[in-house]
Amino acid sequence: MKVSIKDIAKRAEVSPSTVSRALKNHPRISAAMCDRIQTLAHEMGYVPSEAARLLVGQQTPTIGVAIPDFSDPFYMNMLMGIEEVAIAHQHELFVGSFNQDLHRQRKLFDAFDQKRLAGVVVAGSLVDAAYLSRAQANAPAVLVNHYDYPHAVAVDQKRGISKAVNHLVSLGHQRIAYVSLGTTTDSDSLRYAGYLDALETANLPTHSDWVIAGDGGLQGGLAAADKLLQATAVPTAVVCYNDRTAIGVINGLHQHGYAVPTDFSVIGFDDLEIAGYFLPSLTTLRQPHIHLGRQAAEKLFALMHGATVQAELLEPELIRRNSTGPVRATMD
Amino acid sequence: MKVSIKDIAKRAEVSPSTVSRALKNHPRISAAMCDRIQTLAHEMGYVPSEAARLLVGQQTPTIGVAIPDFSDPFYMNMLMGIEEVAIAHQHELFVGSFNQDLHRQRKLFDAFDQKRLAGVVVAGSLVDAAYLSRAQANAPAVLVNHYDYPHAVAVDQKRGISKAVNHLVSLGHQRIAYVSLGTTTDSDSLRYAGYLDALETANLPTHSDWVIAGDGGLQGGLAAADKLLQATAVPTAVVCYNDRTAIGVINGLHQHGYAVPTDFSVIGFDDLEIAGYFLPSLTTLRQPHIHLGRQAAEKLFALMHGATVQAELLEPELIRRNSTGPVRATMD
DNA sequence: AATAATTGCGCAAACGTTTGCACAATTATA
DNA sequence: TATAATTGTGCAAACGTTTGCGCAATTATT
Repeated sequence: MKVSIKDIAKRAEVSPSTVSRALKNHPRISAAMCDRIQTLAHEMGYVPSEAARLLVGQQTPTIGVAIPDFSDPFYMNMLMGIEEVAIAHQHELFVGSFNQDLHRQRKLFDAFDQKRLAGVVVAGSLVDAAYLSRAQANAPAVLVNHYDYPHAVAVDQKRGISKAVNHLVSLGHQRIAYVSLGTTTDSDSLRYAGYLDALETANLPTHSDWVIAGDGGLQGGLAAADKLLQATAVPTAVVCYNDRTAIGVINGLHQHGYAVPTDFSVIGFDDLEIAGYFLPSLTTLRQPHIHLGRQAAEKLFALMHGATVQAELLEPELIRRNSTGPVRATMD
Repeated sequence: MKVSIKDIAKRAEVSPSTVSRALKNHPRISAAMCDRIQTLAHEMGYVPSEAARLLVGQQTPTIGVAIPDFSDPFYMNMLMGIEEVAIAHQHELFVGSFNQDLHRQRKLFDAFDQKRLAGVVVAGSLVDAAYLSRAQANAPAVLVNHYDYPHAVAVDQKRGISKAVNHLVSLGHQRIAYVSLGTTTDSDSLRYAGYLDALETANLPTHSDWVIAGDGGLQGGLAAADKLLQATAVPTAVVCYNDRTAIGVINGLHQHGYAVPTDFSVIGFDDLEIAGYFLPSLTTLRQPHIHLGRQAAEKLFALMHGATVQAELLEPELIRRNSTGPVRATMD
């Protein structure tokens, strides 16, 4: 069995309270005693029980993070940002994914709750906010890229996609498609709204063949390319829900013998690291992933310390690379 | 404050023990009582305290996972495999990264220990196994892609790289370079050994200019391409520590006006999802990521249930795609 | 109708830690 | 030299659960 403070107390012939205090250099314990206890504790391989500490009213030095999916690099980058500031605050991360499944998400929130975590950050726009605020009634929470919550940090996704469309318009494109996330979430709705808005502002036509459901991943992008090429009027440019979708689309077009940006312009969203290394490199909207994570974590710690924070909306930046270019003369 | 079992007991005018039992449908509690307590508990928003449970000798339904880095998709895929079986066993994941820093890793192991986790899986070849086994004396641990440990699941990395070299040899390549991880870990040593072995078996020359330090990521691959092109005798093929490095290399070569596989053959390791979607698609050695994670987790749960397990060595499979081809006629 | 088994519930201890309070011994102040 | 302040340590309660044991009331067995 694990060695406890009592075991040390017995060996040292002092009371448990003295041991407890000596271990944390309590001012009322003599330096000699502190030394003696600490080396003894180390010898005996003592490891404090976080559970016992938690029970007497302390906080777990742990914050929970809920992400939709381990396979999306965007969230991983965000995680790195969160982890960075968590470590700076001497906290650990408890990470769980819920795979766009609200049931799983609730389970996760329950786990957070049972563990009495110090705080929680939830990523993604699919979140059962009601459940969250009920469960985490006394642990603060910060949401990333979700809007219906008091504490959030998000990028302006609608504006981002509008920028993408405007960029394509400025290159002369008139038939512009959108490949969506495929599941109905705020993120997708907002981006789609940005697409429609910009099109309307530019007085450009929409077409039901031009909005295709992807799946947020490479496979979905690939499949979307097939459908795009079967449209009654084939578009010349496509803006994608995210970079991974864009890469899938480019690959799909390539399989049909088309080149980007010669034959089609394709634009992504996220600016994943791979976006700069893909061939062609991806024009995209940069989400400041790591910054987003850092901001969320900073806000969370502020909340945990009783401060009040306000939501923050960041503007994504258009990164021009080689997947977009002027519209080709004509399409037969 | 959080509502406790005692609060429920008071409201229901029964003893805490009855509440505790009623909540888990103890056979000696009447069905009526169970119902009454359970609905009451739900109304009052009761959430059991894991800490208290842990204290009375139960296990945390949580396993710890230590990974080198959130930015490497390989580990993320592995995580998904682990998570899959963890959920099946009603356990949650506590994930931490240590960024190839042994000090951070120890901190992480300490955290695992303080939380009295049920078990631990550690990914990557850089692990302080001594520290781990001391700390986790009574919690079982499984290692992924590490060899000096009783319980491990790994792919044969040396054999994998040898396969890569053999493939290139069969295509007629004679000057074959290796881009390493850059930091000295078992994984890198093994892959490098596989490279040397295969070269020797094939009676091919080595050259100090042909082994270049990368960083395991895209940036390192890009930089490596520059150095490769400056070699006294420029190689015709390059085998890379992993897929991300390979993508970086291809991109670097591209920036210098060279095409793959026309001018150079490049081969990766991992078979990340992106490997099939990159242009050109990557020839690589498949590590069965998800399977690896699943296996590790299965072994861990077996250990937790007192079974004995043995280490497992999987053979990576060569996936031929479009980043390798026959050696070009001549290099000027 | 007496005994045995079963059913339903409460008591109290235990898990490992922290912390307010008390108390003795030492040292500083008047 | 008496009193006050300081220093070093121990007692015991508390945190929220679980669980072995005991006991009464009910039901089943002869």
